[in-house]
Amino acid sequence: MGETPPFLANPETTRESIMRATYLALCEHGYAGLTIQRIAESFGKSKSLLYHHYDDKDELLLAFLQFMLEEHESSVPETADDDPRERLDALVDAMLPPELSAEHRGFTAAMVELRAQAAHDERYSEQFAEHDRAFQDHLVDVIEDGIEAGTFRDVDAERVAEFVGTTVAGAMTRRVTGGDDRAATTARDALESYVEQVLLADDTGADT
Amino acid sequence: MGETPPFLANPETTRESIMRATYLALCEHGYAGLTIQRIAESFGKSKSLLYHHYDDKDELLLAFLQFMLEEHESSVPETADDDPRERLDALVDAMLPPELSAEHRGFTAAMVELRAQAAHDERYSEQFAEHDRAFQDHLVDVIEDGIEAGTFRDVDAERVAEFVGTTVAGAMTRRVTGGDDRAATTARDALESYVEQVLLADDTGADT
DNA sequence: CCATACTGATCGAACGTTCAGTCAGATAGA
DNA sequence: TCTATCTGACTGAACGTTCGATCAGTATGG
Repeated sequence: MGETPPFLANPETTRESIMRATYLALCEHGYAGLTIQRIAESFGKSKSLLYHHYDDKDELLLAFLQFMLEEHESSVPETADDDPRERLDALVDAMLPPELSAEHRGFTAAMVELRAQAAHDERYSEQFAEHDRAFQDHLVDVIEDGIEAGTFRDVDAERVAEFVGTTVAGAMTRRVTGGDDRAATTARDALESYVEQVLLADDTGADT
Repeated sequence: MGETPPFLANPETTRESIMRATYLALCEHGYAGLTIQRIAESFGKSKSLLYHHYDDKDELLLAFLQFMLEEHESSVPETADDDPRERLDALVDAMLPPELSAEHRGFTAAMVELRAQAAHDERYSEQFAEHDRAFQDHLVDVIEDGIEAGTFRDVDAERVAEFVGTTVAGAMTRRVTGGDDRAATTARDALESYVEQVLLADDTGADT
């Protein structure tokens, strides 16, 4: 649980250090146990300093959520000239890596916990709505490109993208809140067969 | 946010009243704002009384989670002699009702928030693993019945069930943590088309 | 010398929890 | 039937702790 995602491995500014400390504290203690004191301990500085950089805990946590979503968004691959099906797989992999390292488990758990706050905090839900929208736009792009290229059938790209996004969200949640990690691998396999049978244009190779 | 699901509308025992109060407090204040004081206020009795019935907050909340999952599980329809496809739809509807009433929104939000706790509390994740397993068993039953009846193709029922369950989980999460309710309706539509194109045996009527 | 980074002491509020004690009703011995 | 005993539901005041937040003041680099 001590590993750090690459995007905050080498913080350069003080604020980035605080974001990193917040992340570590969140992974270790969970959202319910996320206190200023514990963030300060991960930070290695006094908690007063946190108030020097942020007005209050609320602002810090909101900034942290925004930081996490932006960094995650920027980790989405931007391959424009590949096979549409491979590009689709790459997008799914970005959210749902096939093997769940301790590092990525911590990240996903943090995201799931933050997302749950959106149920009662409109500012959180706005952030996640925006994030979901951005990811879905990427999916739509890939699917529409695939349709134009003739690789995919002429489906409603918007609807398919929302479906894929929803399944990915479910797999992210389940893989850190259920007993084991089956959900994610099954979701990836199932999405693949879904793509094969619903999305792919011709030469159906359904073997299962 | 003041509505109550039918299964705890008329509490008969004191403990049921406490479960109801806990539910109402959770809906109103969220998990982060769920205090003994607020449960007592919804309860209409003193908070000391809560400690008369439960050792501590932890035990109360764990009992509440178990209560919620059991009641939810018992709300799953048990129709044995219908069309497999309709039975499948009924199962999905039980978790993901087509129109999200204020009552059901509160319930779903509560479930999503509780589930997020499982990321850092093994006791929670065990409960949810059990709950997911039970729901998935229902799905497997229906799918296997459908295969035997010749309505469905000879798919891997276990895998399809896990896929459907994961998508449902994602839709539940998204519909209360994103801006709008599109996720749920899209998921239902997409599951339907998935069933049509992947599960259904013959006479494919793909029109979209 | 001035701004920025930073600290330790400290505060009031809110939290979970405890406890002594009240009250209504059931039980039962004389 | 009167009275003593017991029980379980219930309360209000209080405890110790922890939280977020404040502030006066120190160090430090330009």
